[in-house]
Order: sequence, then C-alpha cells, then structure tokens
Amino acid sequence: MSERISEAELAIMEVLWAEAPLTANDVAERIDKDRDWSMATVKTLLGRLLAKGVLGHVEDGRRYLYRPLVERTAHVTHESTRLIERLFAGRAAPLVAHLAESGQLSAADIAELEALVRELKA
Amino acid sequence: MSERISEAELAIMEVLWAEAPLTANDVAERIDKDRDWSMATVKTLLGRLLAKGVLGHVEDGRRYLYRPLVERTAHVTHESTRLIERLFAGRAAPLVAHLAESGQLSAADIAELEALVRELKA
DNA sequence: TCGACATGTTTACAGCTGTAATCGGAGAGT
DNA sequence: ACTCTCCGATTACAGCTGTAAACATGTCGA
Repeated sequence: MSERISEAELAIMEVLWAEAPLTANDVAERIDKDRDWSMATVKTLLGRLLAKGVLGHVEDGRRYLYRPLVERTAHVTHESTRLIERLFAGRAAPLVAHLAESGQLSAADIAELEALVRELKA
Repeated sequence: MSERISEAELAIMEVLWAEAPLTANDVAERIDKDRDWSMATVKTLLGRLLAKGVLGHVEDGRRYLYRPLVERTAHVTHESTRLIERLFAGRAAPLVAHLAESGQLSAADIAELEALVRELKA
C-alpha cells in the first residue's frame, strides 16, 4: 500500500484533504490558479490517484465524488520519514540541527520549538 | 544550477561526498553492497551526474577522477526546504511538531533538541 | 603486433510524471 | 429521435529514472 504520490498529484490531494467529497469539476476549480491546469490534466491525475488507491470514489449519477483514502497526516509522516532516512541516517534530531545551522529557523520557530520541548519533557 | 539529484544518483553522491576524487571503479566498490549494481549502472549514473553538472571530473590518464561540485550540506538544505515548503507551508516548527506527534522522536532526539533550543536562545 | 582489458559513450527499454487531446457513452434539451 | 454536452476512460508524448548491454577506443601484456 501507500503508493507514492507525485508532486502534481499532491496538489489534487491537498484539495481533497481540505474538502471532500468533491466532483472532478470542484477539484479543478479549487486547484491553485497559478498552476494553470486544463481540465484534462485534472482528470488524468484523478484517474491515476484512483489507480494508485489513494483516492476513492462513489458514483453520483453519471459522475464521481472523489475522496481521499489516505490521511494527510499519514502522507506527511511517510514523506518526513523518507527524508530523515535518506539524508539524516534515520535520526530526527540532526534534521533540526541542520535547519538551525542553515538558518532555516525563524525566531517564531525557535519559540515554538522551545514550547514543544518543554511539553515533550513533561 | 542545482539540478535535481535522484534517489539512485544520491547513492553515488554519498560515496563521493565521503571521499573524493575517485575513479568510477572506486565508486562502484564503495557503493552499498546490497544495492547490487552492475558496473554499467554506476557508469550511467556518473555520466548523468556529470551532465547535470553536480559532478566534475579531471582526466587521469585515460580515465576520470570524479568529484562533487555541490556540497552535501547544500543538497540537504535544498531537500529539507522542499519538504517544508510542500508539506508544512514553509514553516519549520510544524515539521518538528509533526515528528513529535507521530512518535518519530526518540528520547535521545528530545534531549538533543533541548540542548539545541538552549543554544539557539543564547 | 595482436588480442584482452579497462573505461567512457551510446543505445535500450520499461515505468513514472507532467500535461493534454480525443474517444465513447449517457443525459438533456428541442 | 437527434444532437449537444458532460464526464470518465483511453491514448499521446516527451522527459526523468532505474537498470543495464553494446560499442569504441586506447593501453598493456604476450
């Protein structure tokens, strides 16, 4: 299970994670405008996601209502884990250390981390 | 610049980030054994990485000595940023929060984070 | 000098991706 | 009943990936 979701497919999933079930048309309307996809593209991607088993559909008259079959959280966990495995030898802390060293942590991030750590210790 | 490095290509890069310059043969020898690649595969990947401009080579007699042209750190930053942008709206703290919620932080990770946060505040 | 070996280059080929156009069938309007 | 329209399904096609075989060429031992 847990087929890979590509970049373009992710855009479709995000729409359906935000709201479901939706028709193909609804999805197309909600896709980030500056992606500028044709309806055909949206239909292709919906088809592929169905084939991959990460989307499901129920018939509604002559069209489908699509809904996600995997949760966003599961996907996020999957992708985060992959990154950590590939680039940080499977350990999460070095990722955070790297973010800090490469200046990718804002003051707000640091404050949040501090609160988070306090909770984790509790 | 900064062409995408694929999964298989990354294995080659890791070898060269660990030690360079190396000949194609050296690289093949150092590739993780259980990846079980033929010499041909290694040669193809080296060629593609050269074409992408992330590897450089100097001639050494009739063969090449390959060396990375991008630093591992730069690549790691690039990939981390991509993940954070795609799945966490560009904010780093939610990533860490997610790792915590999905139980991907070991006790050691938490200890490290604590130390890290203390340093960041300083 | 001649064949074996090493090494980079070219070609191969299936599967995935991004991006679509086109086809075919079912309703809707006339 | 006939046509227009909507919608999923099929087909298209180039570029990237994973994995490799075949080719060309230069070198080195016999």
